[in-house]
Amino acid sequence: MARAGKTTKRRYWLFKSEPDVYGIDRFVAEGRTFWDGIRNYQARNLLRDDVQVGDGVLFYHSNAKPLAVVGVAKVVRAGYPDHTAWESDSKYHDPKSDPDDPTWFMVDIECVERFERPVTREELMGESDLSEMMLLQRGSRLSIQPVTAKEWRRVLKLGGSSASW
DNA sequence: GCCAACGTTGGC
DNA sequence: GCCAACGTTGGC
Repeated sequence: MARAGKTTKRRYWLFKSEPDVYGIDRFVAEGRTFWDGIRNYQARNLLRDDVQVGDGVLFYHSNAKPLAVVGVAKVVRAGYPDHTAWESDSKYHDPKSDPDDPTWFMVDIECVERFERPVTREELMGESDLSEMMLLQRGSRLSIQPVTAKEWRRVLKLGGSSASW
């Protein structure tokens, strides 16, 4: 169907979170959250420019036992300024971020499901189909990562996902 | 707790 | 603009 404006294909992402800071339990309980505290320019660029409403998100526990993708979320609000940069009591406080030209951005995501069974990093590494996955590359530290459609489907399948996408 | 791999900062 | 020092991330 022809429409004014561009239609963007849905993309997929992986967001890392340390469960001690913000884990899947809290996400499930709250249902929705804003993804604040990203203080890396590469990740910022993705949040500001590329992550769109309707995109799918793999929720990954980093610095955890076990390391695993633990659930699925969807983006419900695209990039907007991360206001925690201007909160002096926030651990993400960054007074250098100019309110008229914000340095840091965040998005809102909504919980879709927690996997029946976490898909562990070990399990991911055993999947030859996923050997190219950014998460599994040596030295990969980016906390907001693109995921291909093929990787997305594979991980959801491993997690026993019932989500319809 | 270790340390590899980055990213940032700041002197020059 | 270079680069050494330092800080952080995050798997192991």
